[in-house]
This record gives sequence, structure tokens and C-alpha cells, in this order.
Amino acid sequence: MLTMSGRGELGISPVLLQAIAQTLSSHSSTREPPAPPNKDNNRLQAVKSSKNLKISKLSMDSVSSSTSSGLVSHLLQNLNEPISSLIPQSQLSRTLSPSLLPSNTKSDLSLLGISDDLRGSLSSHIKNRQRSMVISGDDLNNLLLKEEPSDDSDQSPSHSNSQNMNSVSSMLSALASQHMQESLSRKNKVGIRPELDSTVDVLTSNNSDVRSQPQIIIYSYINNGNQDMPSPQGSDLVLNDGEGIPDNQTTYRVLFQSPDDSSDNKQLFSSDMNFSCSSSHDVVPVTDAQNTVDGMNQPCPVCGDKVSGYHYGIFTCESCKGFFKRTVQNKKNFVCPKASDCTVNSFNRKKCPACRFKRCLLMGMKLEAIRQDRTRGGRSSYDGCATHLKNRVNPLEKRLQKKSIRLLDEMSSPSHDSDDGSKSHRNLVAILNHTTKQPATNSGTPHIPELLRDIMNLEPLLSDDDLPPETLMEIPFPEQALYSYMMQLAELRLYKLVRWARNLPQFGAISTDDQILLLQNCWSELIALSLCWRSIDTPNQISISSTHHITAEWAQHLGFEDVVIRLLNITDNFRKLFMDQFEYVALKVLLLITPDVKGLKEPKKIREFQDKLTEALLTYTSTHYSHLTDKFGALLLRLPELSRISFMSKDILIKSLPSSMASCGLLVELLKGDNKSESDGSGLKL
DNA sequence: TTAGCCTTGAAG
DNA sequence: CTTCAAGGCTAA
Repeated sequence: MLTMSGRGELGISPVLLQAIAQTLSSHSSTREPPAPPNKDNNRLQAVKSSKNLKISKLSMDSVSSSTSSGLVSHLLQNLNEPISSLIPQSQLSRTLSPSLLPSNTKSDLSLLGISDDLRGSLSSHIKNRQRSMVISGDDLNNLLLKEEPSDDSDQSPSHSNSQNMNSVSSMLSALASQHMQESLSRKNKVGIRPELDSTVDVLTSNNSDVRSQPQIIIYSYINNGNQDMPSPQGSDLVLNDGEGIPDNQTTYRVLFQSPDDSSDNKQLFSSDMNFSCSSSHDVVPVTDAQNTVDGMNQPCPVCGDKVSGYHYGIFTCESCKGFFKRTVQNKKNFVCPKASDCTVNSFNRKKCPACRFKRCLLMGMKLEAIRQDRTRGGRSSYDGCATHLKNRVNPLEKRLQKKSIRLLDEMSSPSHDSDDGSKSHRNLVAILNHTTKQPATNSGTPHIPELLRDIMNLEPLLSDDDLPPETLMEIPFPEQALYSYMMQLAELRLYKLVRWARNLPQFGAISTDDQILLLQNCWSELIALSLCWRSIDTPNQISISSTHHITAEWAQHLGFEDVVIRLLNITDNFRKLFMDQFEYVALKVLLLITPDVKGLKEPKKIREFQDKLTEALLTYTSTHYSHLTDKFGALLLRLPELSRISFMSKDILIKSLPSSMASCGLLVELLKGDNKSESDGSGLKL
């Protein structure tokens, strides 16, 4: 399995590898057509290419010697060589089309037969998982009415075209279905927003047959100068499966959020849709810019009710404002009786205060806006208040900017935001982090240990920036494509991992032999951890890359469900612990710096490094999360499970490793190293 | 406990 | 002075 870390590190989790190997050995029986059993199956392409891969630049000796340290050693000694030069382009380009893979966040609308503006808008909204978008009547018509495949003459482009078009339509239809379900369960009392109730009531009560069909509920906006104003009740549209015809003169707001937008919705959207619509998890905190531009016109980001003003950092309704205030002032500690993923909307917001509060934080409400002394009146001075009209820079980014320009450049670039599924998690964490420092202490940013900052600065080395463009690949089976894709990702990420390790502060002072031992000891855990981090904001999915996600269901299909479930669990744990990026990078290095590895020449030196890092992490968690009393311990307690996962994965992979793979690839080299040490106890010899 | 309305008071 | 985001009050 591959893994990748939040900002873009890369990694392959052993699980994927295991799956790959499993499939390689068992595929022919499960799939019907092609592929002569053991022969140059497409499945093997990845394996083969991974072989080609390093040979281009590496000395034949290092490969042929096949000591398990060959490639690692080479990489350690050529740490600054660009990854791309190590891996032949031909190999990199052999990736598959994302459309062949199970992907819930496909955002490539380039083939969509819609206007550029609309395409851009849709793409951006979908990418950012925004809950609603304003759309013109013309564009709405395009979406709803022009989805008939134009012509089937040429297969590829128009096929994709209609596929994409159908996806848009399906997305809207699915949303409508949600409304229908909600409608039925609520006995005709339904609506995205309360003011829609009457409209929907008419439809649902007049014709029961209608309920069996999807509806699309859209409410119109009236253009009023520069501002969009919600329309009067009566002019909202309820489109019955595309029958309605939007008025070309009117602007409409399409809500990507249904009254029940969490689990049910997710299921609807995950199976056969190309879009990931908003759920309670996938929300994107409202930025100041958004706030400022149209905050008052948007529904409350927490519950969807009518916004009453700017409260505690974002525009919210009066009730969520009061709820947030009460919760913080009274130090409530709500616990969700379910899975902490309850829907929060204006109808059920009272049901689960835990999830409502979580959502408040997630959307960006600021704890520090609650005054400890309860003084009334006046203006608040926390970052984001008062300045929100002027300052359109995300406060989080502003804060990070001070800490690390370099890191910020990475984190704040649009391309990164879009391919980083953990954005909202990071924002939430940043909120908690920022607000839990003692008010009495320095007014500035809480101190971040230098060691952690140094480590953080290396994250760009693990970025996915140079991932090969995904091109269409004529592979008959998505599984094959997926495996191939994962293998390539894994290989590439392992290379980066080595380079990353080599650049770590103090790691360079360790002897190369020990470096190799350490890397061989932890590579799969590192990959698993980075996978978890990358998936931290996509509940129920393991994100193997910015475009591809694996659910437990899909994993079951592929035969590595066990590992994926474990990864999902551990990711949930990290999420609940509010693990942030600094803690994440610290954990990674802690996985690497393990003085107990057999055969180390200088375990003492490594232990010293470990002690320093442990101390830095402890300092960080205790100063930044003083209210989470044992965050440090809780984070560390997750590491054994990571080891378990990686062990499981490697074990499975090794057992099913095809012989054709046996002598190639960094991945295989590392696996062989593991195998050696596990089977004959000799560990890696240099 | 919720949520709508009221009061307060610093900033501009 | 006005604005507006805090906290307070209180009926449901």
C-alpha cells in the first residue's frame, strides 16, 4: 500500500505492496478474459518497470550485488540527485488514468462540454469541497439539460464527455435523492433550508409518485447589484429529475449539501460518482476572504441556518453562536454516542452537541474569541476578528508564514491545497493549537522546538510535485492499473524517503551502515504513517495519492481489507487526537531513529538523537495542547499498531512476491532485507 | 438547553 | 456618533 503524507510525502504502505503481490499471484483466476496466467501480464508491468527504474542511474554493481543495502546505499550517497533522474521517465509515464481507478474526488472536468467559466467554477468547488456554488440559469441549464451524449462517433473523447456530464447530473440527482430520503423520513417536512419547506411540501404532498424520483432542489438568488440576495420563498426551484427549466435571467445557488450530508451522502457519492461532496468531515473552513465577500449571504457553515453575523471568527447563525459560547464558557465536554460523524443541520443540530461543536471548530470558530473575563461589548482583538473585512489572508497561513516561509510556500499554494486532503483537519488543529496556549504567556506564537522546525522544513522533499502526469493506459482491468500505479508511487516514494532521511538533522552524522539499518527497519512504518496522515481528512478512505482513495470495501475487493481497516482505525485515532503536522513529522523521525535495531554500530548516538526528539515532541505537545493532557503519550501509543500494520503487509507481500520481482527495485530490496532479517536473523549486512 | 433578542462598549 | 461582535437574558 502506498502511502503518502499530508503535504505530499510519499510512501507506500506495505499493504498495497501486499495487495499487489497477492493480485499478481492470484489474478488470473479471478478475472475472466486475458492475461495468460503467468506471462507478461500488464500486472507485471509495474514490477518490471520498477526494475528498469533504478538501473538507469545506478551502477550495475549495486544492483547486481543485490545486498539489500545496494540501492539504499546508493541513494544515501547521492542524496541530492533529483529523483527524476533516478527513475526513468518512461517508467513514470506509465501510470494509469485516474478514471480507471476508484476515485471519489475526481476533479478533471476538462472534457466536460460546458463553458470554461462553469468548468472552472465546478472544478474549484468540487476540489475544495465547498458546499454550495452560485450558478447562472444558463449554466444550470447546461448541467441539467444538455447532458445527452452529443455523439458517439468518436469513442474516447465523447465517451469521457458524456461520462463526465453524467457525473455532474448524477451528483445533482444523488443530492436530490438525499432530499427525498430526508423528506420521507421527515414526513414531508424537508428542505435544505427552512425557507424551502413550503416549496417542497407542495411537491411531495401533491404527488407521491414524485418521491420515488430524485429531486434537485435549488434556490434562486436575485441579482442585486454586486450582491446576491436570497430569493423570496416562492421562487425557489424544485427540479424534479431535471424537468425544471432554470430561468436564464436568474442566478441560482446549488447546494452540495443535503440535510443529511454525512454518512448516507457519502455512500451515495462514493460508489459510482466522481465527485466527493461535502460531508461533515469534508468541509472546508470558511476563510476570511470568503467571509468577507459573501459571508452574510451564505448559510451558516455549521448548520445551514440563516447567518446573523460574524461570530467568533466566522459568519454563523445566532444559534450556533450561542451554542459555541455556552459550550466553551461552561467547558462542556460532549461525547458523541456514535462515530463522531453525525450530521449537523438546522433540523438536527440539537441532537449531537459533540458533533456540532466539532463542526464549529472545523469551520473555524475560534476558542480565543470567547472572553475569559466575560466582559461585554467592545471589539475583540484576536486574529481574524475586526480585521476580517480588510485582511483576506487566512489566519492560519499568516501564522505559519511567521514560522516557516519555506513550509508555507508549500502549504499555501493552491495546487497543494487541492491535493492535500488534510486541509480542514489542519485548520482545525491550528485552531486548537493556536487557542490552547496560555493566554498569560507570550502574546506571540507558541514556541516550536527548533528540531521540529528543521524536520518540518524537509517535508518538501517528500512532496508529490514531481509525480508523473497520469496518462491513459490501456489496461483492461482497473485492478491492474491500480497495482501498477501503486507500485510506481511506492517506488518513487521510497526513493524520496531515503533522500529525506539523509537530510534529516543529525541523521547525517550517523554512519552510513547504521543509516541503512535504520531505514530498512522503518520504511514500511514510515509509509504507513504518511498514508494515515494523508488520509486524515478523508474518513473511511485511505488516500494513496491526491486523486486516488481506497475504502475498506474496495480493499476487500482487492484482498487487503484487513490492513486498510487498521490504517483507517489508526487514522481515526490521529484525527481524534488532533495530531498536527509538527507532531506528524516528529513521529516519522521517531520511527526512523530507533536505537534498538539489531546490528547498529552506534546505538548510543542514535539514542541521544531519539531523546532529543522525544523531548522536543513532548515540549511541543504540552505547550501547544495543554488541554489535551496526554497527547504525547497517546501519539506514541499509536506507533506499535503502525508496526503491526507494516509487519502484516510485508509478510503478505513477501509470501506472494513473484520471482520476477525478486531482484529489482528499491521496494523489493527493502523487502528482501526484511525477509532476510526475519528468516535467518542475520539482519542486513552491509 | 436552546435560540432569539437585548445590552454593552471598544474601535473607527 | 455608528458599528458590530462580544456577553446576558429568558421564554420555550
